[in-house]
Parts: sequence; structure tokens; C-alpha cells
Amino acid sequence: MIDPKLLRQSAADVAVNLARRGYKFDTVAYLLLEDRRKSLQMETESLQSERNSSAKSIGTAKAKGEDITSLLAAVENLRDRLTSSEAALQEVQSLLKDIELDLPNLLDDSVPDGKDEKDNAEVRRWREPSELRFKARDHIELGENLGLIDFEAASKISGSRFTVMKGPLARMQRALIQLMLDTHTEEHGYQETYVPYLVQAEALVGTGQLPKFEEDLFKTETETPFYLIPTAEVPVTNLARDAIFEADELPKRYVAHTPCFRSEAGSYGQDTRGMIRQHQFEKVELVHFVAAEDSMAALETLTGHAEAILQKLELPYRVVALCAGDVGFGSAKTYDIEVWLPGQKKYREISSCSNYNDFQARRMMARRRNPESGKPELIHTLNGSGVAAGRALIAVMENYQNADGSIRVPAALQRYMGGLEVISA
RNA sequence: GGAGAGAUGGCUGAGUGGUCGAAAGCGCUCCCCUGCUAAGGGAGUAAGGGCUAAUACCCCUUCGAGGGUUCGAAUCCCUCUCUCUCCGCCA
Repeated sequence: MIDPKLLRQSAADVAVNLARRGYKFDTVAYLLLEDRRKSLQMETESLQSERNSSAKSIGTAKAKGEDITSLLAAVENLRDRLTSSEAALQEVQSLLKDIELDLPNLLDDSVPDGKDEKDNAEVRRWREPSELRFKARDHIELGENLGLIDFEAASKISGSRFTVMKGPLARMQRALIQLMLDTHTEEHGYQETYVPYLVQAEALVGTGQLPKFEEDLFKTETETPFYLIPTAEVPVTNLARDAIFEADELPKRYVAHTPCFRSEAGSYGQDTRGMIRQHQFEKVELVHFVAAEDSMAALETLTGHAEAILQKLELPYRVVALCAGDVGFGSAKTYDIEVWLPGQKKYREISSCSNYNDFQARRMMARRRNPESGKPELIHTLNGSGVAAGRALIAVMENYQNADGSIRVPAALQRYMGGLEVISA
């Protein structure tokens, strides 16, 4: 959420910023509503004040044994006026809130202009794309030939966009997760967390998935619905909800491995084959809570932590700065890390690292105590995949394949796989 | 699933219709005292929102959440949620 104060004081500036995303902010409608809010709120609060003082004087008069009938008459219709004023105010406030929850975050000035992913700016590359001396197979062919990936079985059980994996391939995904968790906790200073996979709507409003992107989520039909988490970002970031951290508690870094569930509504026809885009996938997620002035530096650090995983796995990748039109709803700035997939001869997203600045913090009242003023102020939140395990598995399969269809186990993973060096049929 | 108890400020914990944003204690901050430390004395110490140039005044809201009664609710009534204890069941 954007600061409502900024919205009403500088609506035009906000509109200019959001227009870079292709978002049209109707400042006229907003300011009109805001005017009504202001007058209704002032009216309501003065009626409340009147109620409070009259109740107080009735109380004292009664205590002295004075006659209070005239005082009672004076406030006869006060309650009705107050009730209707309060109702009108509440209605306007909820309309404003709807608009505010719908507005994407302000973009950081450093975000490059552009409309879609084609305009993203490459920031750096690590290792050039690998050249194979034979025709590269994609992970689907590799996995099925080894008899270790079974899409048919998955579709029998659950339909499309699910995967069944077996044996050393299933284990390799687990090994990847272990490597990531160990690296982030032992080398990058993260605290490992275990969190719920089912969350309530409020948590998703806090991180920004709701109310706008409900169709991307799976939801239970229980009396109070649960949502399956689309990313560990949701439960982990909500650890800061309603909190006031002391200055010396920040920065906080959390890492969590969770499955992620996405309905992928609206992505029909994209990546329909294979494991790239699934309804269920495994991911290791990094989350930072930092003081406002530290968040841009933290984004660089966080991205570096995700890159370290790919470097350990010796997978060629590049980092791109998402352009204005491609940056996600709640993010002020995002780097995607794209890993090279020989089977597709393309770089594909394997991590997305974002600085949300105070956007999520404002939605969930996540604060720190400013050591100078002693006053609470919003923190900044960041998150990034460190990295997507399913896609990391794909990247290892395709980059470590041999001519005979077997797959070498990256050195960094061997200790997690009982010393296994090659996966073969 | 059954039975009971509870939810108040950073913490402990008083408060059954008015002057209660809320006693007391602890903690924390500042000051005094003390050669240092300890002990002691004094003052202060919730969050959100509105107004505003203002993190100054002033005003509003908040005692688990929502509704109701009342001139007036932490206190009375209703609904819900959560926590704890015991029993059952279970990974």
C-alpha cells in the first residue's frame, strides 16, 4: 500500500510513477472521495467529542444529585446523528481502502523503462551458456528416458501441471533444498523457519496477493477459508505483522523451504509440458526485514545470496533488472535471476528478488522503533527465491547431461546424495 | 469430539456503569544522590488515526473480534475467535 498521506498530497506525482507500469491511477475520483472522507471524518469526530463531553457532564451532575433532565434533552438526537455520520464515514473509508489496496507499489527511480520482459535490462552474467557436443535433451526427455519422471502418473492422480519423480531424481531435488538451506543458514546468516502452508486471507492481504490476485490462489471450502501458500514469502513476511522491532533486532533474515501452490490461471498454453510451470513446486525463500534506509543495499545482498547457490552448482545464469512494466504488483524494484537451460536454449527465471520497501509493511503494520526519535516507523521488507528447487533441478539435469542421457551429480550435491556421482538408467 | 477456565499497556496484574488510556509492581528512559558499583529519591514511559509546515498543540479510536443496551461500557447482553487445563482420539 502506498502511504495515503502521499496519495492525497501528491496524487499527480503518484500517478506519473504508476503510469510507468502502465497503471492508470484515477486521481480525480480518488481526491473527490478523499474530500468527502475529510469532511465526514471531521464531522464524525466532533460529534464523538460532543458525546464524550456531554456524557461526562451528565455524570458529574448526577453525582452531585442535580437534575439532569435538561441535559438529557440536549443530547436527545445526538446519537442518531452520530450513528449516521459514522456509517457514512465508514463507507467512504472502505471505498478509499479498496482503491488503496488495488494500487501497485511506487517504482524505484532506478527501474528501467519498458513494457514487458523484452525490455528487461541485463545487469550481469556468470559463465557463458554451456556448449554441448551433442544435441541437448530437455529435462522431460531426460527424466522420462531414465524412468524417473512420470507425468502420466501425475496426471492420473491430479491432472495437468503436476509431476511424479522417483529415485535419485526425487532425491536430487531434496539435495538441492538441503544445499540451499545449509548455505543460507551457515554462510549467509539466515534463520531457518518452518511455517504454515495454509494461511488466512489476512496474511495474503498483508503481502499483497489479496484482494487483487485471488484467482491465482487455491482456496479451501472450510467455513473460514484457508489459502494454500503461493510462496513462503506469505507466512514468513507475516512474521512481522503488528510487530515493533527494536532497532538492534534488525536486519532480520529468514529462510524457509516450502511447497508452493499456484493455480496458474491465465497462463494457459505457457510451459504446458514439463516441470517448468506447475501447480505445486518446491522453493527455498529468503526474506529480509530491514530499516528503511538499508533496503536498497539489502536487495543487492539478497540477490547475491541467491546467485551463490547457482555458483555452487556451477550453472550459467544472468541477472536482469525488471523493467517498469514487468515489475510485480508490490515491488519497488526486482532482479530476476535466469538460469541457462540447454534443452530450451534459453535463460529461464529461477529466482526473483524484490524490494517491497514499505508496501507490505504498511499493509501489515510491521514497524521498528527509531532509535533517535523513539517512535515506531515502518520497516522495509524484501524477499527472493533462493532458489526455486524444481527449476534448479531442471537446470542441473539439462546442464549436467551426458550424451548417453545420464546426468552427472554436481560436486556440491554429492554429499547430500550419499556420494552418488552419476544418475543413469 | 466432550468438560471447564481465561483473553486488560513491553511484562505481571487490579479494575462489575461515569472524573479509567486504565491502580500497583516489574522493565525501560531521564534527573538527583552516591568517590565507583549496589541501594535510595524524583519525573516520565501504549498504539493507530485526524488536523497541521510540524515527530508542537488539540481532537478521535482502541482493554481478543464483531454486534447490542445506555446520555455514558474495560465493566451489562449476544455472537464469534483464540489460549490454557482435563478427558477422548491421533502423526
